Amino acid sequence: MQNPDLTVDNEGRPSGRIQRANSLAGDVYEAIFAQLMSLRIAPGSRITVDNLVKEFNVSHTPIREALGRLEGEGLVVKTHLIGYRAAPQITRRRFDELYELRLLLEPAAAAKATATLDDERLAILREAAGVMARRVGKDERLRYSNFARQDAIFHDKIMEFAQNELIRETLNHQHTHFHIFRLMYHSRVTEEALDEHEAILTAFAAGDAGAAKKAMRVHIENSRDRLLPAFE
Amino acid sequence: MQNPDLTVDNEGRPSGRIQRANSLAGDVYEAIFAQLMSLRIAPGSRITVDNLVKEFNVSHTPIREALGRLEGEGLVVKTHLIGYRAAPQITRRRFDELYELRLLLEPAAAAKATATLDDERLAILREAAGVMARRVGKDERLRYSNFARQDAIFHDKIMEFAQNELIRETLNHQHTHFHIFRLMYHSRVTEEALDEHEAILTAFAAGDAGAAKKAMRVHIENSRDRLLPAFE
DNA sequence: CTCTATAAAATCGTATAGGATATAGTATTG
DNA sequence: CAATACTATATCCTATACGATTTTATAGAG
Repeated sequence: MQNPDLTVDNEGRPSGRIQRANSLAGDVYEAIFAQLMSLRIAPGSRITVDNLVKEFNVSHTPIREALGRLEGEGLVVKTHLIGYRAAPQITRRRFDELYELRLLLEPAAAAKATATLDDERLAILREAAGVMARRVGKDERLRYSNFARQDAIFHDKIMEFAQNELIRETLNHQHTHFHIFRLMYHSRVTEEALDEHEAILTAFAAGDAGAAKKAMRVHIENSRDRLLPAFE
Repeated sequence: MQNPDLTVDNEGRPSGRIQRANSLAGDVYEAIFAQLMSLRIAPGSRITVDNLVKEFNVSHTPIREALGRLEGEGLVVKTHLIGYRAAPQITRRRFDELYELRLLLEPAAAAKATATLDDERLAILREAAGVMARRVGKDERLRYSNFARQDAIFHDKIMEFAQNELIRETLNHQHTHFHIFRLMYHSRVTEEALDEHEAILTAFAAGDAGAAKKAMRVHIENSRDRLLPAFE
């Protein structure tokens, strides 16, 4: 029987073994989640328990538990006696629905966040927006990856300052699906977003909630329009 | 030994094909979900796998998978080497956040739904609102139960007509937690809500999106204020 | 009596084997 | 060539043993 506590690696698999600091089921969940987010498991593709057993070198039990959790989060779907599949790619319809949701929540959050901003928080937002401006690396793929992550942080920080964890969690949850979509279509997050972020920051700095709300709305609408060609 | 509840046979064929409608894990999920929603499992209470094994007469595997799924949906929480617990009762903070979310989404949905209403749909909404008016039964508890369920249907129907499944799913998901809260505090849904529903219907019938939006906002605000005393 | 330390019990996590069932592909037969 | 039967594969479910950790109980020291 394989004991994960032992650090001896008999096969030397590159996919890596899993440390057992937390529960194994939790670690397996993280590992599958990461593979979904990095497209190592493509949307719609099958996910067999046995493959994961071999890859992670753990038993069925924690894998099933982890897959159940991912099912509950909507990231995988299960068909009885067929097995698990990664959730299908986002549809155009779903895309529109997501942006409708964002437009309802994020501008309002920007307005609400305005009142809570002090110098420290403003600096945090500037930092998040500023990091994006630094064009790190020449690799297009990598640059997008950094940019997208930072964009997500920028938006999430605003949600944090808006002081509604429920809405924040809701958007973060949706973002996982959205992230996969962006990766699939190699959709660049163009540098136009930088100016829009700047406009939001300006409104924040001025303490103008109405302007922040409007700037956020414009930003999200533009973001939607930038990504829309991916559906053609 | 086997769970006898599952074998629903379809007209004795000689071959005797017994098909299982859905997976055991799925059935276990439904069963636990129902117990959570009916408060047979109280918020915050422990959920031991072994107890479920005895109660449902199934093995660990499907139970763990079902619990994982419930964890993914946020209905149970897991602590490593401690076990599963039902999600804790909603806090005052969370309650406020939920109503903030509803106020952002549902009035807008009411406005959007207005444009899609025809006679048939209007009749459906009237029916949903009308059923509540019929004071079915004398049992206070039962009456509340029927009322609450119908109220949920009324709101959900409006979301359906607003044609944004993502937002609809989001609110439905939150509603599960909310439902538990209402049951916990025995908070009556008073008949005041009936007038407010009537106002929404009137706006719908008039095709007045603005009025529908406003009526929905007022209704949700009042709903919040009616439930607020539960936190004292 | 209180506090601490050790031991026992309960609970959870993991691993493994194996039986039952459904799907898919292949082979056989009419 | 078409229809049926069979095999292989994959999945689901069950059962059980054992390890790991927390909780509880008990005993002893201050």
